[in-house]
Amino acid sequence: MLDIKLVREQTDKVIDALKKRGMNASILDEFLKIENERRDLLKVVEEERQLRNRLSEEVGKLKKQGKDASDILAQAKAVSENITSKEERLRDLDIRSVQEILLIPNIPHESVPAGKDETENKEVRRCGELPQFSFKPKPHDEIGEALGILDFERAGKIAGSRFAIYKGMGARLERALINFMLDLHTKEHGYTEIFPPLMVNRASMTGTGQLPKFEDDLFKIANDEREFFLIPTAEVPVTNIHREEILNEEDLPIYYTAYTPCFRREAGSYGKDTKGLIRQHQFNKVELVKFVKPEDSYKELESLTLNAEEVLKRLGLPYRVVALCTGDMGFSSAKTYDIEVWFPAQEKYREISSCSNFEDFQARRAQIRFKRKGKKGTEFIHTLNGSGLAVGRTLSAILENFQQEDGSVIIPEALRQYMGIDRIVMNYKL
RNA sequence: GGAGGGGUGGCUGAGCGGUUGAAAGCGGCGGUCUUGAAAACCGUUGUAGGGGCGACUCUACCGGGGGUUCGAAUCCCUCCCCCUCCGCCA
Repeated sequence: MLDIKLVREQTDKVIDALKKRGMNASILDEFLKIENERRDLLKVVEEERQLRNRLSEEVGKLKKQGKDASDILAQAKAVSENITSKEERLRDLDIRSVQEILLIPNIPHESVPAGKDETENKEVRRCGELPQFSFKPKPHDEIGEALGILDFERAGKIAGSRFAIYKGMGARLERALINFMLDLHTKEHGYTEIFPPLMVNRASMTGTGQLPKFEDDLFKIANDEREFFLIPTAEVPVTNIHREEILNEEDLPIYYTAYTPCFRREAGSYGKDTKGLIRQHQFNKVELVKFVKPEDSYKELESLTLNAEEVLKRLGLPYRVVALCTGDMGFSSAKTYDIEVWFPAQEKYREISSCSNFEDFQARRAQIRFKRKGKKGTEFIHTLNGSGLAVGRTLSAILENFQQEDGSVIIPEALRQYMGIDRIVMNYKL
């Protein structure tokens, strides 16, 4: 969430940011109305509490001395009764004020290109050579089904649409990619491996910004009086590791990486990517999460993005990096780079990673602070995260980019130690 | 699922309903002493919001949320979490 002080004192700046995101700035009006009333009332309530505390203290003293206190007691009672209704009103305003500010998105960083949608994103760089084919390259789902390593048909039977079965070398390839990515990030990039809970509570979802606004995108566990949500990304449990904590300056930066399955309802995407692994209700992802000092966060965003890109470099997959424009960025993000990998059959770059700096937006929601050495008070840390990478999409990209005319697929060098083979062929026997 | 016990400041741990934002110890920070260090001694040491140039001051916070009361860390209700025993179970 945004700094309430900032919203109040630099309202124009916030309105400008909302407009750049293509939003109606009127959501601010309601917040400011409630917040102003809340502050006015808080002032009154605090003054009356002070009076009440003084009187109560007096009662205590008199009683201790064995004197009669009924006079002051009556006064105190009157004051106290007067406060009660105001406190009720204040509680209500507190709740509504928070409800409103939780719906306001983050302010884009000044370096973010202005734009209304994905057509106005800015390409930052391209890496790798596009593969040349002497035949018409097939889409990954056709390759996978033909090789007997992917089965969408039966996945539909046992779960529904947007699920997949990985089989044989397909399953092994998925597992190889997970291990390859985790090894790279832990051994060479300095991240600590985490395996977190896959279901989380409402507070965690609110901390990273999925709730309250995007509940429709989440799977929720219903047959339990407790409330659990399936994680849509490891960002949620991993960022919340330090929720409501005050870290020491010397603990920062903290780098975590986590492999988890991710679960998304994909509500409203009915026509999109209905075939293949691109858009699934359940998919695997290796996530990178950073907790850093505010002054370092943009430098850290660059290095995090490079850490994710390194996976594609080593796999030999061509990709490009784009800076999302203001209109295409996620709710909580201040700046986002998408990494897009080349899919030959579609002749398109498609998102395989999204790397964001949230600045203090999540830290403020989740109350993640740090203390500078020798300084009084605390500051909010900055959080970042990025996919490093989406595993299913990486597998798809490998199938498409390294497919051969005979239907087999060459395994990238970097994966061979994990796969034990250098090529997936038809009817491969385990 | 059944029966008990407990959640207090960075940690350990006190706390008759009335100067308790909270004893004490440890840790941390500053100082004295020392060639240096240790030990010892002295001082200091929570978070958030509001007011004041400032010294400072007010309000809230003892797992979360309600309630009783002039007054709640202390009493009541409720939820959450942790521990022990029994049962069940990967």
